[in-house]
Amino acid sequence: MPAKKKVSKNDLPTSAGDLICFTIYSAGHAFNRAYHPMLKELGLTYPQYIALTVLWEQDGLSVGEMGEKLKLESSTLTPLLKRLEKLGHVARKRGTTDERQVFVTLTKSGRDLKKSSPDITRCIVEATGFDLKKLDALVKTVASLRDNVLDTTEKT
Amino acid sequence: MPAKKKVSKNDLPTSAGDLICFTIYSAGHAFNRAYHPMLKELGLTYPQYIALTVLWEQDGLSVGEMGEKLKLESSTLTPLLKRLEKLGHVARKRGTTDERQVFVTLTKSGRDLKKSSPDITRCIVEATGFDLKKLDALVKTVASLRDNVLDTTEKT
DNA sequence: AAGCATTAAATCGCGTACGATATAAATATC
DNA sequence: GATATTTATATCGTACGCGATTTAATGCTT
Repeated sequence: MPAKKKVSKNDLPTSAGDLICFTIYSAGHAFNRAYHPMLKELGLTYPQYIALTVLWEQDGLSVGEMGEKLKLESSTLTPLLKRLEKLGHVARKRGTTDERQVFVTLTKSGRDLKKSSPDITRCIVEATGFDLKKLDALVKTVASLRDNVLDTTEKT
Repeated sequence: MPAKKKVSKNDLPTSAGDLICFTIYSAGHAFNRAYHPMLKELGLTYPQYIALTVLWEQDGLSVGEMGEKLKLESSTLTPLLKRLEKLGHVARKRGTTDERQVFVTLTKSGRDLKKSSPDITRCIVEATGFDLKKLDALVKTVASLRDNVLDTTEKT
């Protein structure tokens, strides 16, 4: 028998394709590209759209609360929200009791964009080729993976 | 019984947390952050490291071939490779038979970096909290999801 | 061989994404 | 109640990542 290397499930992955980090990384880009043409019509970028989905679910969050949900830093979120404000989709208002906080609320224009989301989601779900049940399970798995990784990365 | 909305597995997800795109998106950032401190010691960024893993597997690829493996455009890859060249980890050489192509080869310094990768991979695998078997299955699932999405996005 | 389309990288402009730092407000400590 | 510490955003510098465009080389057609 030739000296072909046997790769068992117990070996650490070495090639890029076998690394979970790379797979997630490239899958992220794939979704970005899939959303792009649809979001272009709305004049939105992919991260802007994701930020809006959070506000559609719960309006009036502070920048920090949004960052927690989106797992983004204020250095990313502040400029993004300023662009959404310039586009007229959100308003940014300093808190009154605590003037350090900035609260983000949807404008009518921002709320109206929500109407497009079911079509977009449907289109993406279809592109995945997975059924809703399988997607739902995958979301739970990847979310737990992500949260585990975030926990060990925590800056306490 | 109150009019609480029932959500079945057949409903389209609406909240950010339930969208596969967002989950993948945030998981990508989580990995980026987890790798950051280790890669910092090597003077590498996360995308640079991923590009190197491809070259460790197969050296001497063209920019286009690397882009295909990494699912990145030349507009992303060219500047990244120039930085890796400036760091002394790769060399970029125009092809002789076809002068449009640029081939990327590892230098000794670039090859040496590979020695650090098992430790890094081990550390990341541990951070996921998943065993290798589960990770392997997840990689396959996410890769197929990604490829499905890329197929429908293809620019033919 | 000349002209035209195709291809591979590179360049450009814009928008993330981060860590490090700054600013300013709130809170804790003395 | 003045000072120190912490906290919430914002700013800055660097590096992606993409689509659109450019440049230069190759291939195709006649």
